[in-house]
Order: sequence, then C-alpha cells, then structure tokens
Amino acid sequence: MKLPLEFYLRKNVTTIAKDLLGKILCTRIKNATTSGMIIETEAYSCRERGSHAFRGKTKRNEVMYENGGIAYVYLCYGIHEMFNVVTNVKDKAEAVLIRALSPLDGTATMMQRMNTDSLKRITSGPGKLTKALNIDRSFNGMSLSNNELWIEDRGIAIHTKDIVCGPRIGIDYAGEDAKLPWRFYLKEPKQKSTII
DNA sequence: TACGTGATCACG
DNA sequence: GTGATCACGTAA
Repeated sequence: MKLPLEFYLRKNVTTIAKDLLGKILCTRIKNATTSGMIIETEAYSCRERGSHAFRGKTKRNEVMYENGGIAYVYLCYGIHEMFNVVTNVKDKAEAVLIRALSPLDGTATMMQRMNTDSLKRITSGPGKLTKALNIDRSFNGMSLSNNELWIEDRGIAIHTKDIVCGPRIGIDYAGEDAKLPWRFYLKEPKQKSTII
C-alpha cells in the first residue's frame, strides 16, 4: 500500500528519515517496474547548513518549499542524479535523501540499466539507485503517489535498535552542522533477515 | 587517492 | 558573465 500524504507532511524530518527505512521505493517506466527497500537515508532541513535550502529559495531547491510528498531531484557533481523526498508542509523546506536500496522487483532491468551482473552494485549509493530505477530530473516536483513513482509499505517492521545513525556524507562545508547524526541506515545482519 | 563532469549560485 | 564549488562513482 502506498504511503499516505500524512506520512510526508509530518514536521520532524529526522523521524520521517527513520520511518522511511524498510519502505519500498518503486518506479514504473514503460511497463517496467523496478523497486528496492530503502536501507539508508539522510535528513536535511533549511535550519542547518547542510541543506540546499539553508540560504533560502532558489530555482533548484524551490520544490523543497512545497507541501511534502513530492520528489526533489537534482544533478550532483555534473554526473549523478540525486533523489530526495520532500517533507513537512508548504514553506517548511525539509527533505530526506535516499542513499541506498536493497533491490526487490525488476532486478534484471536494473542490472541492465547499470550494465553490471552484480546485484550488490546496482542500488548501493544515491547516484546509482536513481540510474537503476531510471529516476532523473524530469521527476523533480513529481507526486510520490502516482503510477510512475511512489513509495509503499509492505509491512516490513524495523526496530529502533536495528537503526544506526551517524553524521551525513560529503557535507564537510557545513561546519558544525556536518556533525549532526542525521544519517540513518540498517544494521547489516538484520537487513538480510528482513528481506523475505 | 585522483579526477571526471556540468549545473548552480554568489559574486560583480 | 565568471569561477569555485558540489548531498558521487570509478578506477587504480
């Protein structure tokens, strides 16, 4: 079942980042469905220096200011498309970066898109999972409850004790805010046993 | 460990 | 207009 809009409209972005672990990110492109379980996320808020929205609204980050439940997709390092989930209500600019998935549906399609035979390599990074699911900047601002792009709950329960948190990756420029423990991921052993 | 790659944004 | 910078991935 697709996540309801209320899931995304909540005000605590770190809570949403944790709650997204174990949920399923899916795309359906030209009859090909691909998906994976979310196993790593990072929270971003306009209140801290790590966020694109820290300095206010720009053409790139404007969708972060919309109501939650839509996608924020941008190009990083000139090569990689990055997928974020916009959260909170209009004008409260917050988002959750999806950093890694555990592949579920359409693995053959994803491996073909990634030009590899290795399951482990297709969705193990923020730039890779977008390519595997065929997400690009044309998805920017798109609702997460339509038939092309959505996140669903398949009843996989994640315990707090199985969630590891730590500082976010690649934001050294954010000064003290780079130390915020706003990166969340699943412990390895549990991650395997929850995939059935 | 180095570097490709191009959009973005804070400057003029 | 320009230039430094960047929420990464890969090869080595």
